[in-house]
Amino acid sequence: MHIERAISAVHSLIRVKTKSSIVAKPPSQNTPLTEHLAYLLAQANREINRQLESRLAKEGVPVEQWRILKVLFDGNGRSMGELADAVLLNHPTLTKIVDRMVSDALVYRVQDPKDRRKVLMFCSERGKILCQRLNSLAMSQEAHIVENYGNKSTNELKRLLESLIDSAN
Amino acid sequence: MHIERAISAVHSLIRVKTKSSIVAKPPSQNTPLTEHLAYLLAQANREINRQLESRLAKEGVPVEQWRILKVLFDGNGRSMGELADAVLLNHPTLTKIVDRMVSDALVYRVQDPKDRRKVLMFCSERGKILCQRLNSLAMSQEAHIVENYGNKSTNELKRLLESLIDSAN
DNA sequence: TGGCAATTGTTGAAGTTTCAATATTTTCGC
DNA sequence: GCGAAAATATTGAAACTTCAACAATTGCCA
Repeated sequence: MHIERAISAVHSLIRVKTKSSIVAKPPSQNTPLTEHLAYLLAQANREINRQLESRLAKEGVPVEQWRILKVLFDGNGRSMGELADAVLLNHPTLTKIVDRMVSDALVYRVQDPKDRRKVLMFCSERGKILCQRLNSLAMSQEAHIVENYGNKSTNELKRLLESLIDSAN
Repeated sequence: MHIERAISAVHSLIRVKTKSSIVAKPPSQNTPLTEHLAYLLAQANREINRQLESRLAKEGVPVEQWRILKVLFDGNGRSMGELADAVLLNHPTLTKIVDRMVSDALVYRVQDPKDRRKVLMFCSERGKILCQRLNSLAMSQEAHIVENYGNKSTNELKRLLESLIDSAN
Protein backbone atom coordinates (compact mmCIF):
# COMPACT_ATOMS: atom_id res chain seq x y z
CA MET A 1 0.00 0.00 0.00
CA HIS A 2 2.75 2.46 0.86
CA ILE A 3 4.57 1.48 -2.29
CA GLU A 4 1.49 1.84 -4.45
CA ARG A 5 0.80 5.28 -3.06
CA ALA A 6 4.40 6.27 -3.68
CA ILE A 7 4.26 5.07 -7.29
CA SER A 8 1.00 6.84 -7.87
CA ALA A 9 2.45 9.99 -6.38
CA VAL A 10 5.45 9.78 -8.68
CA HIS A 11 3.19 9.29 -11.67
CA SER A 12 1.11 12.28 -10.87
CA LEU A 13 4.21 14.37 -10.29
CA ILE A 14 5.52 13.41 -13.69
CA ARG A 15 2.20 14.08 -15.35
CA VAL A 16 1.79 17.45 -13.68
CA LYS A 17 5.34 18.47 -14.40
CA THR A 18 5.08 17.52 -18.04
CA LYS A 19 1.73 19.12 -18.59
CA SER A 20 2.48 22.30 -16.71
CA SER A 21 5.78 22.95 -18.43
CA ILE A 22 4.02 22.82 -21.76
CA VAL A 23 0.66 24.39 -21.04
CA ALA A 24 1.26 26.90 -18.27
CA LYS A 25 3.47 28.01 -15.44
CA PRO A 26 3.75 25.41 -12.65
CA PRO A 27 1.85 26.64 -9.59
CA SER A 28 4.88 26.58 -7.36
CA GLN A 29 4.38 27.68 -3.78
CA ASN A 30 7.85 29.18 -3.95
CA THR A 31 7.17 31.96 -6.40
CA PRO A 32 9.56 34.75 -5.48
CA LEU A 33 7.93 37.80 -4.00
CA THR A 34 9.10 39.85 -6.96
CA GLU A 35 6.98 37.81 -9.38
CA HIS A 36 3.69 38.46 -7.67
CA LEU A 37 1.45 40.90 -9.46
CA ALA A 38 0.50 42.54 -6.17
CA TYR A 39 4.17 43.19 -5.42
CA LEU A 40 5.01 44.54 -8.87
CA LEU A 41 2.06 46.90 -8.68
CA ALA A 42 3.11 48.10 -5.24
CA GLN A 43 6.67 48.64 -6.39
CA ALA A 44 5.74 50.50 -9.57
CA ASN A 45 3.17 52.59 -7.76
CA ARG A 46 5.65 53.50 -5.07
CA GLU A 47 8.27 54.58 -7.56
CA ILE A 48 6.00 56.59 -9.85
CA ASN A 49 4.20 58.16 -6.94
CA ARG A 50 7.51 59.25 -5.44
CA GLN A 51 8.49 60.92 -8.68
CA LEU A 52 5.19 62.75 -8.90
CA GLU A 53 5.35 63.71 -5.23
CA SER A 54 8.74 65.29 -5.66
CA ARG A 55 7.56 67.29 -8.66
CA LEU A 56 4.45 68.56 -6.91
CA ALA A 57 6.59 69.45 -3.90
CA LYS A 58 7.75 72.46 -5.93
CA GLU A 59 4.31 73.90 -5.17
CA GLY A 60 4.19 72.37 -1.70
CA VAL A 61 1.14 70.26 -2.53
CA PRO A 62 0.62 66.57 -1.78
CA VAL A 63 -0.53 64.26 -4.58
CA GLU A 64 -3.95 63.77 -2.99
CA GLN A 65 -4.67 67.49 -3.09
CA TRP A 66 -3.76 67.66 -6.74
CA ARG A 67 -6.19 64.83 -7.46
CA ILE A 68 -8.95 66.61 -5.59
CA LEU A 69 -8.37 69.88 -7.41
CA LYS A 70 -8.28 68.12 -10.75
CA VAL A 71 -11.58 66.35 -10.14
CA LEU A 72 -13.27 69.58 -9.04
CA PHE A 73 -11.74 71.71 -11.77
CA ASP A 74 -14.72 71.40 -14.10
CA GLY A 75 -16.84 73.42 -11.69
CA ASN A 76 -19.47 70.76 -11.14
CA GLY A 77 -19.92 70.11 -7.47
CA ARG A 78 -19.23 66.66 -6.04
CA SER A 79 -20.44 65.14 -2.84
CA MET A 80 -17.82 63.94 -0.39
CA GLY A 81 -18.67 60.35 -1.26
CA GLU A 82 -18.23 60.85 -5.00
CA LEU A 83 -15.04 62.73 -4.42
CA ALA A 84 -13.66 60.07 -2.10
CA ASP A 85 -14.25 57.38 -4.72
CA ALA A 86 -12.70 59.51 -7.45
CA VAL A 87 -9.52 60.30 -5.56
CA LEU A 88 -9.04 56.89 -3.92
CA LEU A 89 -9.41 58.03 -0.32
CA ASN A 90 -11.79 56.83 2.33
CA HIS A 91 -14.27 59.21 3.83
CA PRO A 92 -12.70 60.32 7.09
CA THR A 93 -9.34 60.89 5.44
CA LEU A 94 -10.93 62.99 2.74
CA THR A 95 -12.84 65.05 5.30
CA LYS A 96 -9.60 65.98 7.02
CA ILE A 97 -7.69 66.78 3.86
CA VAL A 98 -10.58 68.90 2.67
CA ASP A 99 -10.56 70.74 6.00
CA ARG A 100 -6.99 71.80 5.29
CA MET A 101 -7.77 72.80 1.72
CA VAL A 102 -10.69 74.91 2.91
CA SER A 103 -8.32 76.69 5.31
CA ASP A 104 -6.04 77.33 2.34
CA ALA A 105 -9.04 78.62 0.35
CA LEU A 106 -8.48 76.08 -2.42
CA VAL A 107 -11.94 74.50 -2.18
CA TYR A 108 -15.22 75.21 -0.42
CA ARG A 109 -18.25 73.35 0.83
CA VAL A 110 -21.88 73.99 -0.10
CA GLN A 111 -24.83 72.19 1.43
CA ASP A 112 -26.63 70.27 -1.32
CA PRO A 113 -30.14 71.75 -1.60
CA LYS A 114 -31.56 68.55 -3.13
CA ASP A 115 -30.36 66.33 -0.30
CA ARG A 116 -29.37 68.04 2.88
CA ARG A 117 -27.28 65.14 4.10
CA LYS A 118 -24.85 65.88 1.34
CA VAL A 119 -22.14 68.48 0.99
CA LEU A 120 -21.10 69.62 -2.46
CA MET A 121 -17.43 70.44 -2.93
CA PHE A 122 -16.26 73.13 -5.31
CA CYS A 123 -12.89 74.44 -6.41
CA SER A 124 -12.15 78.14 -5.80
CA GLU A 125 -10.50 80.39 -8.38
CA ARG A 126 -7.31 80.16 -6.38
CA GLY A 127 -7.65 76.39 -6.45
CA LYS A 128 -8.07 76.37 -10.21
CA ILE A 129 -5.02 78.53 -10.77
CA LEU A 130 -2.93 76.28 -8.55
CA CYS A 131 -4.37 73.22 -10.30
CA GLN A 132 -3.11 74.42 -13.64
CA ARG A 133 0.40 74.85 -12.35
CA LEU A 134 0.21 71.38 -10.84
CA ASN A 135 -1.05 69.95 -14.11
CA SER A 136 2.07 71.24 -15.83
CA LEU A 137 4.27 69.55 -13.28
CA ALA A 138 2.35 66.30 -13.64
CA MET A 139 2.50 66.44 -17.43
CA SER A 140 6.23 66.94 -17.30
CA GLN A 141 6.55 63.87 -15.13
CA GLU A 142 4.59 61.77 -17.61
CA ALA A 143 6.73 63.14 -20.40
CA HIS A 144 9.80 62.07 -18.46
CA ILE A 145 8.41 58.57 -18.03
CA VAL A 146 7.59 58.31 -21.73
CA GLU A 147 11.13 59.38 -22.56
CA ASN A 148 12.71 56.53 -20.63
CA TYR A 149 10.05 53.92 -21.06
CA GLY A 150 8.70 54.61 -24.53
CA ASN A 151 5.37 55.74 -25.85
CA LYS A 152 4.25 52.32 -26.90
CA SER A 153 4.98 50.68 -23.56
CA THR A 154 3.31 53.50 -21.69
CA ASN A 155 0.10 53.27 -23.68
CA GLU A 156 0.06 49.52 -23.55
CA LEU A 157 0.57 49.59 -19.80
CA LYS A 158 -2.25 52.07 -19.34
CA ARG A 159 -4.55 49.93 -21.41
CA LEU A 160 -3.72 46.82 -19.40
CA LEU A 161 -4.16 48.61 -16.09
CA GLU A 162 -7.57 49.90 -17.12
CA SER A 163 -8.72 46.47 -18.09
CA LEU A 164 -7.32 44.94 -14.91
CA ILE A 165 -9.31 47.44 -12.88
CA ASP A 166 -12.42 46.66 -14.93
CA SER A 167 -11.99 42.95 -14.45
CA ALA A 168 -11.64 43.40 -10.70
CA ASN A 169 -15.10 44.95 -10.36
CA MET B 1 5.87 93.89 -32.68
CA HIS B 2 2.78 92.66 -30.92
CA ILE B 3 1.37 91.48 -34.20
CA GLU B 4 4.54 89.71 -35.18
CA ARG B 5 4.68 87.87 -31.86
CA ALA B 6 1.04 86.93 -32.27
CA ILE B 7 1.61 85.57 -35.76
CA SER B 8 4.65 83.65 -34.65
CA ALA B 9 2.67 82.23 -31.74
CA VAL B 10 -0.08 81.11 -34.08
CA HIS B 11 2.43 79.48 -36.38
CA SER B 12 4.07 77.55 -33.62
CA LEU B 13 0.65 76.46 -32.33
CA ILE B 14 -0.27 75.14 -35.73
CA ARG B 15 3.04 73.41 -36.14
CA VAL B 16 2.90 71.79 -32.76
CA LYS B 17 -0.69 70.71 -33.20
CA THR B 18 -0.02 69.22 -36.61
CA LYS B 19 3.13 67.47 -35.54
CA SER B 20 1.76 66.13 -32.29
CA SER B 21 -1.44 64.77 -33.80
CA ILE B 22 0.62 62.76 -36.24
CA VAL B 23 3.60 61.75 -34.13
CA ALA B 24 2.21 61.53 -30.61
CA LYS B 25 -0.68 62.39 -28.33
CA PRO B 26 -1.25 66.15 -27.96
CA PRO B 27 0.02 67.29 -24.55
CA SER B 28 -3.31 68.65 -23.37
CA GLN B 29 -3.28 70.18 -19.94
CA ASN B 30 -6.77 68.81 -19.42
CA THR B 31 -5.98 65.13 -19.39
CA PRO B 32 -8.54 63.54 -17.09
CA LEU B 33 -7.14 62.25 -13.84
CA THR B 34 -8.12 58.73 -14.84
CA GLU B 35 -5.73 58.78 -17.80
CA HIS B 36 -2.61 59.52 -15.79
CA LEU B 37 -0.31 56.57 -15.35
CA ALA B 38 0.29 57.50 -11.72
CA TYR B 39 -3.45 57.37 -11.06
CA LEU B 40 -4.02 54.08 -12.85
CA LEU B 41 -1.18 52.51 -10.91
CA ALA B 42 -2.57 53.80 -7.63
CA GLN B 43 -6.02 52.52 -8.47
CA ALA B 44 -4.88 49.09 -9.58
CA ASN B 45 -2.55 48.75 -6.63
CA ARG B 46 -5.30 49.72 -4.22
CA GLU B 47 -7.73 47.20 -5.65
CA ILE B 48 -5.34 44.26 -5.87
CA ASN B 49 -3.85 45.02 -2.49
CA ARG B 50 -7.33 45.06 -0.96
CA GLN B 51 -8.07 41.66 -2.40
CA LEU B 52 -4.83 40.24 -1.09
CA GLU B 53 -5.34 41.88 2.29
CA SER B 54 -8.75 40.29 2.68
CA ARG B 55 -7.36 36.86 1.82
CA LEU B 56 -4.48 37.14 4.27
CA ALA B 57 -6.91 38.37 6.91
CA LYS B 58 -8.00 34.72 7.25
CA GLU B 59 -4.68 34.26 9.07
CA GLY B 60 -4.82 37.69 10.67
CA VAL B 61 -1.64 38.85 8.97
CA PRO B 62 -1.04 42.15 7.16
CA VAL B 63 0.42 42.11 3.66
CA GLU B 64 3.72 43.62 4.84
CA GLN B 65 4.30 40.76 7.27
CA TRP B 66 3.71 38.21 4.56
CA ARG B 67 6.30 39.96 2.39
CA ILE B 68 8.81 39.94 5.22
CA LEU B 69 8.28 36.25 5.93
CA LYS B 70 8.55 35.40 2.25
CA VAL B 71 11.85 37.23 1.87
CA LEU B 72 13.31 35.57 4.96
CA PHE B 73 11.95 32.12 4.15
CA ASP B 74 15.16 30.93 2.46
CA GLY B 75 16.96 31.02 5.80
CA ASN B 76 19.62 33.48 4.73
CA GLY B 77 19.76 36.38 7.13
CA ARG B 78 19.05 39.91 5.85
CA SER B 79 20.05 43.18 7.38
CA MET B 80 17.26 45.62 8.17
CA GLY B 81 18.33 47.77 5.26
CA GLU B 82 18.22 44.95 2.74
CA LEU B 83 14.91 43.80 4.10
CA ALA B 84 13.42 47.30 3.99
CA ASP B 85 14.35 47.63 0.31
CA ALA B 86 12.97 44.20 -0.50
CA VAL B 87 9.61 44.73 1.15
CA LEU B 88 9.12 48.36 0.11
CA LEU B 89 9.14 49.86 3.60
CA ASN B 90 11.32 52.57 5.04
CA HIS B 91 13.56 51.79 7.95
CA PRO B 92 11.68 53.07 10.97
CA THR B 93 8.45 51.48 9.78
CA LEU B 94 10.19 48.16 9.27
CA THR B 95 11.78 48.34 12.73
CA LYS B 96 8.37 48.68 14.32
CA ILE B 97 6.70 45.96 12.29
CA VAL B 98 9.60 43.64 13.06
CA ASP B 99 9.19 44.45 16.76
CA ARG B 100 5.65 43.09 16.56
CA MET B 101 6.73 40.02 14.63
CA VAL B 102 9.44 39.28 17.18
CA SER B 103 6.79 39.44 19.90
CA ASP B 104 4.78 36.94 17.90
CA ALA B 105 7.89 34.75 17.53
CA LEU B 106 7.69 34.82 13.74
CA VAL B 107 11.17 36.29 13.21
CA TYR B 108 14.25 36.98 15.28
CA ARG B 109 17.22 39.32 15.31
CA VAL B 110 20.89 38.33 15.34
CA GLN B 111 23.75 40.75 15.56
CA ASP B 112 25.86 40.49 12.40
CA PRO B 113 29.32 39.25 13.49
CA LYS B 114 30.98 40.71 10.38
CA ASP B 115 29.60 44.21 10.93
CA ARG B 116 28.28 44.99 14.35
CA ARG B 117 26.23 47.93 13.15
CA LYS B 118 23.99 45.50 11.37
CA VAL B 119 21.26 43.22 12.57
CA LEU B 120 20.47 40.06 10.64
CA MET B 121 16.85 39.04 10.48
CA PHE B 122 15.78 35.41 10.35
CA CYS B 123 12.50 33.60 10.09
CA SER B 124 11.56 31.19 12.90
CA GLU B 125 10.07 27.76 12.28
CA ARG B 126 6.73 29.13 13.35
CA GLY B 127 7.22 31.94 10.84
CA LYS B 128 7.98 29.49 8.05
CA ILE B 129 4.92 27.41 8.74
CA LEU B 130 2.73 30.48 8.75
CA CYS B 131 4.43 31.71 5.58
CA GLN B 132 3.45 28.57 3.73
CA ARG B 133 -0.20 28.99 4.67
CA LEU B 134 0.00 32.61 3.54
CA ASN B 135 1.61 31.59 0.26
CA SER B 136 -1.39 29.40 -0.48
CA LEU B 137 -3.75 32.26 0.13
CA ALA B 138 -1.70 34.56 -2.08
CA MET B 139 -1.48 31.98 -4.85
CA SER B 140 -5.22 31.54 -4.77
CA GLN B 141 -5.63 35.26 -5.17
CA GLU B 142 -3.39 35.33 -8.22
CA ALA B 143 -5.32 32.40 -9.62
CA HIS B 144 -8.50 34.37 -9.13
CA ILE B 145 -7.05 37.35 -10.98
CA VAL B 146 -5.89 35.17 -13.84
CA GLU B 147 -9.38 33.70 -14.09
CA ASN B 148 -11.04 37.07 -14.65
CA TYR B 149 -8.26 38.84 -16.44
CA GLY B 150 -6.63 36.11 -18.46
CA ASN B 151 -3.24 34.48 -18.43
CA LYS B 152 -1.92 36.44 -21.35
CA SER B 153 -2.89 39.84 -19.96
CA THR B 154 -1.49 38.97 -16.57
CA ASN B 155 1.90 37.97 -17.93
CA GLU B 156 2.04 40.91 -20.28
CA LEU B 157 1.20 43.28 -17.44
CA LYS B 158 3.89 41.78 -15.22
CA ARG B 159 6.44 42.13 -17.97
CA LEU B 160 5.54 45.77 -18.56
CA LEU B 161 5.62 46.59 -14.86
CA GLU B 162 9.05 45.04 -14.48
CA SER B 163 10.41 47.05 -17.34
CA LEU B 164 8.79 50.25 -16.06
CA ILE B 165 10.50 49.73 -12.73
CA ASP B 166 13.79 49.09 -14.51
CA SER B 167 13.45 52.21 -16.60
CA ALA B 168 12.75 54.28 -13.51
CA ASN B 169 16.11 53.44 -11.95
C1' DT C 1 -48.38 59.27 8.29
C1' DG C 2 -45.03 57.39 11.61
C1' DG C 3 -41.28 55.17 12.58
C1' DC C 4 -37.47 52.20 11.36
C1' DA C 5 -33.64 51.33 8.38
C1' DA C 6 -30.30 53.21 5.19
C1' DT C 7 -27.36 57.00 3.58
C1' DT C 8 -24.17 60.78 4.24
C1' DG C 9 -20.64 63.23 6.47
C1' DT C 10 -17.96 64.30 10.62
C1' DT C 11 -15.56 63.47 15.02
C1' DG C 12 -12.41 61.60 18.55
C1' DA C 13 -9.60 57.82 19.85
C1' DA C 14 -6.46 54.40 18.51
C1' DG C 15 -3.17 52.81 15.50
C1' DT C 16 0.38 53.56 12.00
C1' DT C 17 3.87 55.90 9.41
C1' DT C 18 7.27 59.38 8.91
C1' DC C 19 10.70 62.78 10.19
C1' DA C 20 14.56 64.25 12.77
C1' DA C 21 17.67 63.18 16.16
C1' DT C 22 20.48 59.65 18.47
C1' DA C 23 23.68 55.79 19.48
C1' DT C 24 26.78 52.61 17.73
C1' DT C 25 30.05 50.84 14.63
C1' DT C 26 32.86 51.00 10.56
C1' DT C 27 35.60 53.30 6.91
C1' DC C 28 38.95 56.17 5.23
C1' DG C 29 42.29 59.84 4.83
C1' DC C 30 46.27 61.60 6.90
C1' DG D 1 46.68 54.60 14.67
C1' DC D 2 43.45 58.75 15.18
C1' DG D 3 39.72 61.42 14.26
C1' DA D 4 36.25 62.91 11.11
C1' DA D 5 32.77 61.25 8.04
C1' DA D 6 29.66 57.63 6.56
C1' DA D 7 26.68 53.70 7.42
C1' DT D 8 23.28 51.19 10.20
C1' DA D 9 19.50 50.63 13.19
C1' DT D 10 16.49 52.50 16.65
C1' DT D 11 13.74 55.98 19.24
C1' DG D 12 10.31 59.56 20.38
C1' DA D 13 7.52 63.25 18.71
C1' DA D 14 4.60 64.81 15.16
C1' DA D 15 1.67 63.89 11.37
C1' DC D 16 -1.34 61.07 9.18
C1' DT D 17 -4.84 57.38 8.49
C1' DT D 18 -8.31 54.35 10.02
C1' DC D 19 -11.91 52.53 12.94
C1' DA D 20 -16.05 52.89 15.44
C1' DA D 21 -19.47 55.76 17.08
C1' DC D 22 -22.37 59.60 16.22
C1' DA D 23 -25.62 63.21 14.23
C1' DA D 24 -28.44 64.57 10.64
C1' DT D 25 -31.35 63.57 6.84
C1' DT D 26 -33.82 60.77 3.65
C1' DG D 27 -36.29 56.63 1.92
C1' DC D 28 -39.36 53.05 2.65
C1' DC D 29 -43.28 50.42 3.91
C1' DA D 30 -46.93 49.02 6.68
